[in-house]
Amino acid sequence: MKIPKPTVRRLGLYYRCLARYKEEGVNFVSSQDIADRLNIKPSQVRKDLSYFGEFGKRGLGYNVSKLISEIARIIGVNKEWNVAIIGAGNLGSALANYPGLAKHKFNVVAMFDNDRQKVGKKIAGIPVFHISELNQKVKELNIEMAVIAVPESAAQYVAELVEESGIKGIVNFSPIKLRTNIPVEDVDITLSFETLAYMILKNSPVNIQQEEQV
Amino acid sequence: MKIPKPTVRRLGLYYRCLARYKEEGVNFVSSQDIADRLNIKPSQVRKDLSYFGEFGKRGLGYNVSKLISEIARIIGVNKEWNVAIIGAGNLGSALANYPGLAKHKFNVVAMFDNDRQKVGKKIAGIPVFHISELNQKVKELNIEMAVIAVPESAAQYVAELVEESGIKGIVNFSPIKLRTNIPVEDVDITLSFETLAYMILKNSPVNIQQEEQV
DNA sequence: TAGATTGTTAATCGATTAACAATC
DNA sequence: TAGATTGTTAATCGATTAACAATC
Repeated sequence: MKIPKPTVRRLGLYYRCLARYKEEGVNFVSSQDIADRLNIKPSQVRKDLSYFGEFGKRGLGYNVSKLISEIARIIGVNKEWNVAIIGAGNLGSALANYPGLAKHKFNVVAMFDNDRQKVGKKIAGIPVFHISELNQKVKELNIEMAVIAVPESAAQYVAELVEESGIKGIVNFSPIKLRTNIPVEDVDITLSFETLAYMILKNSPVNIQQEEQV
Repeated sequence: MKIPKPTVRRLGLYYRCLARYKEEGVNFVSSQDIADRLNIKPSQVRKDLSYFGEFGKRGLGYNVSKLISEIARIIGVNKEWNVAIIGAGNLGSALANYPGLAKHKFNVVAMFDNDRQKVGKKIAGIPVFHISELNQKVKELNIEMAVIAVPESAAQYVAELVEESGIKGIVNFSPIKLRTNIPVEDVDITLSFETLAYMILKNSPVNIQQEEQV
């Protein structure tokens, strides 16, 4: 069955939402409960879950602990992932320093750069290797995901190296569309700022963009 | 007229794509040219642009420079934006150090935290103020956007402070859905890793999740 | 049993794409 | 004029939501 992309993303939201309920000592929740916290419709929650099985009890709702472990299995949160960051510049270093990743079992085990100055150093305790060592280290350290945090001009080339190395997926922070045969998730920070800028302008009373006014 | 959200986001992509064409010395491009680089359909490009006006010439395509400035006007890239980062922890500091923002005229002019240890210091040259000074500094420095980079537990409260301060929009890096009356753009890094994890698992030959197999 | 809530179908909504007349 | 490409309409596709029978 074809799973909608937004459903997969929401699964992650459900997971966190349920984790919070668990912390609060709640044992059973309804689709309505979850939907309220996430500002969506309860039928959306039920529909999303129904792609993967029947996890609830009619009249009762969902067992929080059980649903957490089901979702964890589905989105692969019950396993640890070894991650390489390609590009030891500002953004790459920032991600290496970001504890949110390790917290969710995405372990950054290596960084790669083509700058010999950086190779051999450590950033946030993570060793920086030369990009030519990629293939070897991927096998040695069992790396499954790559973060691409290199300049736009190098991104496509790096993506090809990553794919050849046997890495299985990419989180792409560069602002271009990568052409690969492995899954890519784009995180485009600047684009988010630009989208916000548009929304602010659209909201503002003095508005030159006549066309969009309702 | 109602503009689809994905259209607004693609406008930013068009802008960058056109900037590249301009650098390459290209004066006219067709919707096909743009679509090819972004891996989308040419009719999508034309449809998106048509929400805002008629920018092309039949038989010829679009004048690159002209279209760049039209899109810049629409998405507010032709103006500078003053930005505050709330939360001077790992993520906040990383964003302060990230030159990609200033490059796109999003100027981080202040950071805020509730930790008195951090207040008065500078991070990447940007002064850190106590959160209680928010209202005053927003006026003083003409801040229009806030980045929320505080822990989940504080995010909703901070969002309310931000809204009251007169800031017009939020880029939210915390993993919760904020309830505000101003526009919010969510950047959920962990969710992107989780979505990638799902896609890798789905692709892999040994797959316990029978339901999703085609 | 009565009340609650699921899982699922069908209806609706929104976004993408194909097709083509208009026109440079 | 002939060829190319736009702007726009209509068709298609995909995702969300409402509704409700099933059932705890």
